[in-house]
Amino acid sequence: MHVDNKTKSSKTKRSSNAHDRLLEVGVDVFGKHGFDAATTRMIAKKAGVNIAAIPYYFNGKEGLYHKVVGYIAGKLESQVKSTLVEIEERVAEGNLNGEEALVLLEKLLEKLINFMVGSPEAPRFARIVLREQLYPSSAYDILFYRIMAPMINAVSKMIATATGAMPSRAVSLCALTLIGQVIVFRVARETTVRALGLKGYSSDETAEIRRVILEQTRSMIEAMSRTG
Amino acid sequence: MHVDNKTKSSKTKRSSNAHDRLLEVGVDVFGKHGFDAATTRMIAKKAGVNIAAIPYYFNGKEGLYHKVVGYIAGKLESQVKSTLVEIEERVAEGNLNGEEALVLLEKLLEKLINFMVGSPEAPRFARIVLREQLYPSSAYDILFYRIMAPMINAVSKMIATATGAMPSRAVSLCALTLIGQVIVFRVARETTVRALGLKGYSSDETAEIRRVILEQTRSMIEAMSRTG
DNA sequence: GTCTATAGTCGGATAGAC
DNA sequence: GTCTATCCGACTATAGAC
Repeated sequence: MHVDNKTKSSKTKRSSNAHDRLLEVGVDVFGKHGFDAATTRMIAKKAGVNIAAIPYYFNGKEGLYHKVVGYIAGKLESQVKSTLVEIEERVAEGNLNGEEALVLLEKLLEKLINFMVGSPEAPRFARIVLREQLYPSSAYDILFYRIMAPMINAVSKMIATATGAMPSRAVSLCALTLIGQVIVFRVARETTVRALGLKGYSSDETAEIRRVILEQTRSMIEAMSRTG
Repeated sequence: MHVDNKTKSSKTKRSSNAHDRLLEVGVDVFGKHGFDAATTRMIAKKAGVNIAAIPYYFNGKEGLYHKVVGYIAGKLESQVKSTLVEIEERVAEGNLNGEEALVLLEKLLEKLINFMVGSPEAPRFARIVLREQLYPSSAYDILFYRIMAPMINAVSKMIATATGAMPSRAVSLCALTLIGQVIVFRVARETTVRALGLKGYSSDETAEIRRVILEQTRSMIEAMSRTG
C-alpha cells in the first residue's frame, strides 16, 4: 500500500504530492459529476498526475472516493469540533443553565452558517455530502458518524436545555428544522441567488442570513419555553 | 418527430406506451444516477422498450432528460397550484388581512410538507430537482420558473402580509428558512431517519413534522409582528 | 413503430519499461 | 514512483430489415 499524509515515507519529506493532489481534485470532480460519471482520466489530468497513480495509491477509483469522503469529513469536523467539544464538556459537568445553552447553540449555528454560507470552500465539500444524502453509498457512514449525528445531537441537547424540555423526538425534529434553515442556503444556493437577484453570497448577505436565522432561533426557543 | 402525450397519433388511441414508459423510468434512473452516469441501456431495459426508441421519440438522451424535467415540474406544480392561484387571487383583490394571510401560508406549507415528507412519490421527483440545484443544467430554468420562484414569491408575500412588514430581502430570507425547514426532511431523509431511529416517515411522523414546522411558523410570524 | 447488428468512442485497470 | 501502451468492456447513436 502507500503511506498516509502524516506518516510520511521513510525516504522523502513529502513522500508523494500525487497522493494529496488526487484527494483535492477528487473532491471537485466527484462533487461535480458524481462517482459514476466522474472519470479517473479527468481526475488524473486535473491533478497533473498519471492515471495509473490512482490504482497505485488508492487501489482504484472506489478507494480514492472513500478517501475523498474521509478527507471531507475531516474538513467539516474541523469547522465545528471545538464547539462540539465545549458543549460535550459543559453537558458532562451538568451545570448548564438555559441562557448558557442558548449561547452555545447560537455559537454552533453561527459556525455552521459562517462555513456553509460564507466559506468559499463550502460548495466543494457540500456537493459530495449532498450526493451522499441523495443516494447513500458505502461511504455514507463516514459522514453520518463524524458529522451528522454529532451535530444533530449537540443541537438537540442545547434546545432541550435552553427550553427546559426533556429530550424527545419533537426536540430532535426542532434541531433538524434549525439545521434545515442553514442548509437551505447551501442546497438551494442557485435558487436563492436567482430569486433574490444576487450575484452570490457576499459578507453582507451572509451577515443578513445569520441575523435572520439567529432571530428565528431565539423566537423558537422563547416560544417553546413559554408553552413548556 | 413524434407526438405528445395529449395529441395522440391519428392511428391508435394510445399512440405509444413506450414514450410514456421512458418518461416514468427516466425520472428514476436519471434521479438515481444523474444525467451523465445514467445510461440509455438502463432506461430502455427498465422501461421494457428498445434502446433505439430513445433517439426515435426524444431525439437522444438529452432530449429525454429535458422532457423528464418538464414532466416533474408538472407533477410538482399540480401539488400546490390551487393554493398558489388562491393566494394570487386574494392578493390581487387587495383585501387580505394578517390572519387570513397566515391561514393561507399554513395551507401552502401544509401541502408542501404533505407532499415532500408524506408522499411516496416525492423522493423520485426530489432527486432530480436536487441534482439540478447542485449543479444546474440547461433544464434548471424549467424548475426555477415553474416551481421555485412561484413558491418563494407566494411564501414571501404571505409573510409580509401576515406580519405587516414591507416586502424586503429579509422577508424573502425568512421565506427561504421556512422552506428550508420543510426540505431538510426530504434532502436529509436518510440522516433524519437514522438519527431518530425511524424506519421511514409514517403518517404519524409526518404529522409530527407538520406540527413542529407549523408551530415554528406561527412563533416566527408572531415574533416578527411584535418587533415590526 | 420496433427490432438486430454494428460503428465509433471512451471508460478503468494492468503490464512492464525506466 | 511515474510513465506508455494496451486490453477489454460499456457507452450512444445509426442503419436497415421487418
